[in-house]
Amino acid sequence: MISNRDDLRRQLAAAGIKPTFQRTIILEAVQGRNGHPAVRDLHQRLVRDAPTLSKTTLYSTLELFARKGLIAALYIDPAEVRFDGLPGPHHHFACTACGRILDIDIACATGQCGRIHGHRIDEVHGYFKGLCRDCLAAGRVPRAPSVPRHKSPRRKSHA
Amino acid sequence: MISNRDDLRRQLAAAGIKPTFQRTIILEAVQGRNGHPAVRDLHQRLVRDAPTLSKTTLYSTLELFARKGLIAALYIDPAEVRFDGLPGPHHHFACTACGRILDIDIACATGQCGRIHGHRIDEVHGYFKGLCRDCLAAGRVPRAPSVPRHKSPRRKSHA
DNA sequence: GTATATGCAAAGAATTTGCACTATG
DNA sequence: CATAGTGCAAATTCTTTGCATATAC
Repeated sequence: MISNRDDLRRQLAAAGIKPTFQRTIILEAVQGRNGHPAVRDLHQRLVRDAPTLSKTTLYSTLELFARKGLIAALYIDPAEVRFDGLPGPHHHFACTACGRILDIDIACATGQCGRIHGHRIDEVHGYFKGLCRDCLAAGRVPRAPSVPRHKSPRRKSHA
Repeated sequence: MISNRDDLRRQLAAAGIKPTFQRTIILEAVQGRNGHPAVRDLHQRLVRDAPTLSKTTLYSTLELFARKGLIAALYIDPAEVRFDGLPGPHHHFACTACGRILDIDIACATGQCGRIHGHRIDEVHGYFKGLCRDCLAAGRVPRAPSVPRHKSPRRKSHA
C-alpha cells in the first residue's frame, strides 16, 4: 500500500498512457497481489470506487495495458481472461480444486533461447495444473475433472 | 492413411468408448496431422462424411475423448479451443503471423518433478509465441500485436 | 475547442443445455 | 424395450462494436 496513486500515475505516464482516474485504479487493482483477476472480478471490486466504471472501459484499458507491457493476459482459465501484474517472466500454477492461479517463480530454461527449430520465440508461456499445497493439506479434490472448456469469442483474436 | 477405421474403433473400445461412426471419424480427424483443429474446423471438415454431424456431438465427443486421455485440449488460441491428437507430452509454438500452432518436441524439464513449492503437479502446459520459420523466411509480420483476447463462455469451466 | 476517454446498449460468437429422436443390443 | 448416442434449437455469457457523452489539455 506504500505505492500510492501518484506512483501509479507515474507508471502510466512513463508508459505513454494518459493517467486518468479509471486507469489508475485499474492498474492498482491488477498490480495488487489479489490473485489473477478476470474482468468480472475487477469490475465487481472497482465499482465500489468508481460506480460508473463500465466493462467496456475495463476491456479497452486492460488491452491497452497489455499492449504497453504493463500487465499480461493469461489464457489459463478457458472461461475467461485473467490478468497478471507481472514483475517479470514467471510461470503459473492452476489449482483444480480451489480454482486459484498462483505465481510460480521459475522460468523454463528451454524458453530462454531466442530460437527453436528455426522459429523465433517472442514469448514463453508455461503453467502447471494440479492440487495446490493448501488443497492437498485440506484433502480437497479437483472440482471438474481436468476436462477443458472454453468460452465464446469474437472474430479478431489471433494473438 | 494406413491406420484405417478398424484401428480407430479398436482404440475407442480400448478406452471404454462405444465406437460409433461419428466418434470414429472425429478421432480420425483429430489424430490426422492436420494441425490442431478447432471445433469449427472439425465440423467443416467432417460434414462432408457425415452431413448431419452436429457441433453438439463434436463438443460432447471431444470432451469425452479429452476425459479419457485420447486427445488433449489446447487453450492457446484465446478465441477457441484447439485439439491435439497427442502422442505424448510436448510443447507448442503459436505463430503470430500465420496463426498456425505447431508441435514442439520438447518437454520442460522443470515440470517433470511431481511437486513444486508443495503443490502437486498433474499437468504441464507450455507454449511459445513468435514467428515461425516459414513466416520469418517469407518476411511476414505478426497480425494482431501480441495482445490477447478471449471469447465468451459459460458457468462451469474450472479445469 | 479538439482529441481522447468513458460508458451504455446492442451485437457477435463459442460453448452449453434441454429435450426429442434414433440406434443398438 | 431400455439404454446410450445424436442433433436441433434455444439459452448463456464473455467480448466487441457503435455511437453519444464527458473529460482533458
